[in-house]
Amino acid sequence: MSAAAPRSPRRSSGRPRGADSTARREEILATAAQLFSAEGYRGTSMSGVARACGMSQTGLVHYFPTKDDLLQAVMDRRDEIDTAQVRAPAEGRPRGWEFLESLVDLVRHNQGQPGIVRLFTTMAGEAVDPGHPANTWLRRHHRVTADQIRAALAEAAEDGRLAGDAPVGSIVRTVIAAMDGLQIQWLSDPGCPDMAEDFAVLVDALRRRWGG
Amino acid sequence: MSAAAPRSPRRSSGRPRGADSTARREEILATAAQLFSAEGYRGTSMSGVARACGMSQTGLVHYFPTKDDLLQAVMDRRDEIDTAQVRAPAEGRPRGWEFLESLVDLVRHNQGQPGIVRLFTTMAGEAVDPGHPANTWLRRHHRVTADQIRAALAEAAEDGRLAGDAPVGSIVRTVIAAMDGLQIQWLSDPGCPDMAEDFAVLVDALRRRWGG
DNA sequence: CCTACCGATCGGTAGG
DNA sequence: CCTACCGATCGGTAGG
Repeated sequence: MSAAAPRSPRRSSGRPRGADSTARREEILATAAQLFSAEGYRGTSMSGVARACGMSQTGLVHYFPTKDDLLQAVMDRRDEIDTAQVRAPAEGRPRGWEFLESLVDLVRHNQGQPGIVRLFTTMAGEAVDPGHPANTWLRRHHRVTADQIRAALAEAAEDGRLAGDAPVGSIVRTVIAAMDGLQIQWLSDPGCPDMAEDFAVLVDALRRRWGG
Repeated sequence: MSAAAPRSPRRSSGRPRGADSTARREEILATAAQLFSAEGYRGTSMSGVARACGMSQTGLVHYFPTKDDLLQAVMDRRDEIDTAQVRAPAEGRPRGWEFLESLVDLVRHNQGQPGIVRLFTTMAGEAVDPGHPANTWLRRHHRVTADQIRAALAEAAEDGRLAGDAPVGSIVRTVIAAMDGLQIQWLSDPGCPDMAEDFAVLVDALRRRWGG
């Protein structure tokens, strides 16, 4: 309507610069991960993410059409990094109980990544609701972790290193629960000591009780 | 200040009915607990709580001047009920490892109270942030629970039922972590089995490892 | 029909 | 406890 509308299409009228879209996506994912971890999904706004990236809200929507799309991309990226961390250290991952003990290293590694830990804990708290957009992610994350631990215990059994009456399901769920729960205490209390040491105590107790 | 201030306290001029204020408070606390557990603190609005109680938002503000006040009252009430549950079953609470085993009953009891479990888990997820209004509650809740478990382990030590080199702090934190973490899995996955059984497996393993 | 955004604004709701 | 509002911001979409 205004006569001041830009009429020189060959100048820097429309978009500012032809920034690389892959780099932009990465920047958005990193920024969104930080905001989701600090404020939760519900507490984070698309315009807030856009502002933190130095772009407009509509520019953000170009990359991620909905808030849900952005969330899925952020959590998928988190799991990619995480999976790489669990599998990579040794080329073939540790066998049997040694895999459980290698999770102690993962917990120790996580202590250097408070942002990642915070993202997981904050999202898990919201996503327990079956209607939450991250519920599917949360359950898949737990299922994948459970499958890995279960496979390791099956190897232990093959090697004669697991009691025949060991409650495998309970062991799996308790190990995952301890990792999740220790993160809550560690994040909420700045004076909370080493998570890895606590977790090692659990693995040791379980192995002594049901290991061969 | 205003000249329109209600001057006829005997008529039904201002407020609709002289509802009992204590009953109203209880109703608000129960309703708010439900909404906080479903939507989180950030996802719950004062006007939403008011609507669910069939009152106006300003009416609600009369009872709880700020959203923070409402939150504190809800969480304090939750802990009151919870503490009564832990202490009451036996008149004097179980001694030593038996207290740890009595926590299995608490976990079993919680399975009949999904609303309470959900409130705790949702709030814990948000409140890991030191700037969150429920952070103080979360840390106090964990500290009180930790003190109880530590006291029980001290009794076990007195009775010669605890190894001298037992890592008491790690045991305490791991037990709490397992309770918190099992709730996440149990809430998020409708097909998840008995939390109490899983938790009992942990207590058994810890007792066999460090019990006398 | 594409990428990479812009300034402006929609109807509705937040805590107070 | 009510009506009547505030400054701001929500997720999402319009045309260009």
